[in-house]
Order: sequence, then structure tokens, then C-alpha cells
Amino acid sequence: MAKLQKSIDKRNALVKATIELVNNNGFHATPMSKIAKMANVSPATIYLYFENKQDLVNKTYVEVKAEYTKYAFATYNETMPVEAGFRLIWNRIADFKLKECENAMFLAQCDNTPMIDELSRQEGIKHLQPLLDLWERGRQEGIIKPLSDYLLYAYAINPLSFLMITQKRGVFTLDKAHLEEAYQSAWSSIKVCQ
Amino acid sequence: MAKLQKSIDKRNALVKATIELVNNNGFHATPMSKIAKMANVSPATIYLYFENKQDLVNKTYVEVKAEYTKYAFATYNETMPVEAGFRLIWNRIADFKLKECENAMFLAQCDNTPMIDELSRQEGIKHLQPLLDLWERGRQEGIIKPLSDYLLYAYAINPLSFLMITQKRGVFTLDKAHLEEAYQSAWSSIKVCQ
DNA sequence: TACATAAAAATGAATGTTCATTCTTTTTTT
DNA sequence: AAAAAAAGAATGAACATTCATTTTTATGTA
Repeated sequence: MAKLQKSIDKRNALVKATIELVNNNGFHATPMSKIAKMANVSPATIYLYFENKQDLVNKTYVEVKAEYTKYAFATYNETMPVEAGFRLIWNRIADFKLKECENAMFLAQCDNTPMIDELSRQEGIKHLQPLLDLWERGRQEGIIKPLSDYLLYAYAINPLSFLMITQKRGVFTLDKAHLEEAYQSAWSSIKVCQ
Repeated sequence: MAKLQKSIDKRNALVKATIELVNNNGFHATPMSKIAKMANVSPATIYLYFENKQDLVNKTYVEVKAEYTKYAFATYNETMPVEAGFRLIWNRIADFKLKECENAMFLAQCDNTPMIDELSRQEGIKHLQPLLDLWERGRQEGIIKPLSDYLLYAYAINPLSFLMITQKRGVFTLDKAHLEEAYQSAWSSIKVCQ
């Protein structure tokens, strides 16, 4: 098992360097040589862990996306009432976007760009199922508007990406009070009135 | 006036080619040679109209952003009541994102990427003022929640970008009914209840 | 434990390509 | 016929990837 012997630390350093450089310079301005340098590794070593640059970026995307959803659902279980469950997941996602800012920025960039292969993109979406199930339950109980999952995501979750990016640009700070306001807006947009 | 003599058509073709190629391949995979080919122009000619590749992309961004806001406010005037004015602007923006899909996709990509210089980005934001003024009026009249402009934009406008991208990926179609639902979600998220 | 050796991992330097940009010449416009 | 615009080919740098070698690790033997 050659693969298992290779240092997992090196692989992680490569993934981390990719995220950091792509965040700061964009995909078009992150050469393999810089990734190698930041990970303290020779350029040739990258090819022991990844097929090529595209593969490195794809795998990085899928891994970060998996971390994201893992974090989002870590404290959730399916027996929770709809509103409480949504609040919990929403807060975990907000938390992730604020605390794991580098990771979240990377995902935001990948999600609006033809930088990632379609296959990896689909792979990344898979783990969102618990949220979709919660919404289905909410619709059935008449708590959540009978809208497409895409619309619900667009209004309840995606605005957090915009806010995170805006905060990263420095023009705006997302404090505790803003977060509660954001939650209220998110919930207002998808709950059934009265 | 050398500049005025140069063909405006050629310039437009270059801008259009840039948008199309960046949308489909990403900035990292759109060489100047391809842009030239798509615009039916020699690579050298690009440099008669733009300083370099970065300048071409920056200028393209600023121009498309200007078109976007021009379209958004074309039928609005400041004497309208807040809710009607918001509905009007929202619909124009939705229209732009659906009809001028190429332009809107390009903006979405630029807005989540370090592809554009900070200066051009700031230049692009300027023209949004009428919407910010409308929101200020709405807050004063107690119609719109007393939230930061960034939060209002995140919930009322930005979801349209997500929906447009999702539609472009083909998994979801944004029809008339969806649009009305989206509007209701947008308005719900920022209006003061009762 | 100490050493020898084979396998694996890692490296720096090379390779060949692609690309942004510039140069020189040609074509078009005035 | 002069000036401006456009062109295609040339230039040199940057880059992804591979190659030939060296270093590290694991294993077997005394």
C-alpha cells in the first residue's frame, strides 16, 4: 500500500496552500511552483499526491465541501422540531463561514467559477441531504413555504456567503447583532407567515 | 483624437469575447489569442484598445456593471412609494439576470474572485446609490427593517445571482411562478412585519 | 542491536509548451 | 502621401509536468 505510507501531513499542507493561494490570487495566478513553495515541498512532489493541477483543485474542493457539511450537521439530529433544527443548522453554517473563513472563501470562489469539474461539483453537493430533508418536513408541516429547495437555499443560506465575502473585503463587519438580524431575515424569507 | 477613430465595434467585440470566454472557461483558461480569434482581430490589435489583459478584464467588468445598474434603474424614479419602487427595481434586476445572462454570469464570477482590481470593483459599486437611497427612505418610513445596506442586499438582491447560476447549470428552471415566489421571499426578508 | 539493502519518497533541474506582449510590415483612412 | 490602424510573426518569460538522482524509510539478517 504505497499510498498509505506517503505523509498525510504533506498532502494536507498542499491542500492548505492551494486554498490560501487561490483565495488571495485566484486560480489563474497560482502556479504549482508557488503551491509547492508554500507547502515546503518540491514541485515534483505534488505529482506524487495528485495527478495534475486540475485534480489538485478538484480534490481540494470536494474535501472542503465535505468539511463544510460535516460541520453544518455535527450537532443536528432528525428528531428536532423544524424551526429549532433550522436555527441550529443555520447557526453552524454561519459559524463555519466566520471561523473557517479561508475554507468558506474557497468554496464561494469555486461555486461561481468554471474552475471545478462538473463531476466534483456534483460530488460536493451530495452531503447536503439532511437540510433538504428538514425542509421537506417543514413544508409538510406547513411551517416552511412550499418552495423549491433551490429557492430556499438561495434565500436562507446563500446570503451568508455574500456577507462573508463582504466582510473579508473589509467594508463591513458581521458581529453578533448582525448575525441575529441575518437569521431573522433568513427565517422570514422561508417561513409561512402567521 | 486617435482614440475616437478606432472602431468602437472592434472594442465591443473584444469585450463580448472576453465575457463569453471567461464565462465558459474561466479567466485562467482564456488566452489573449482566443479572445482575439473570437473577436476576429489580431492579438496585437487588443493592445490598441487596452493596456494589457488585466486592463481588458477590469474595463469589461466596470462596463458590464454600469449596464447592469443602468438597466436596474431605467424605469425607476425617486418619487415612487417604497414598496412599489423596490418591486420595480427588483423586477428589473431579475429581468437583467435572466435576459442578459452572459453579462450577469460574468459579474457573478468577478464578484467572487480576485480577478478584478480593487479600484475597478469600487468603481463598479458606485452606481447602486438609488437603491441604497430607497432603502434609507424605507427604513425612515418604518417599512423596511433597520438593517445595514449589506444585509439588505444579501437577502433582497443577491439570491438572484445564486438562482441565475443554478439555472445556468441546468438543474433548475426559473419560471414566472418561481420569480413571484422569489420576490415574495426577498420582500419578506427585508420588510417590517405587519 | 547494528548493519546492509531494497523499496519508496522526495528532490532540483530539465523539457517543451503556452502565453502575454512587442516589433516590423502591411493595409486602410484621411 | 502622410498618419493611423491593423496584422502576423517574433520574443522571452512563465509555467505544468517529467526525468534522473539523491535521500529517507522499511525490512531482513547476524
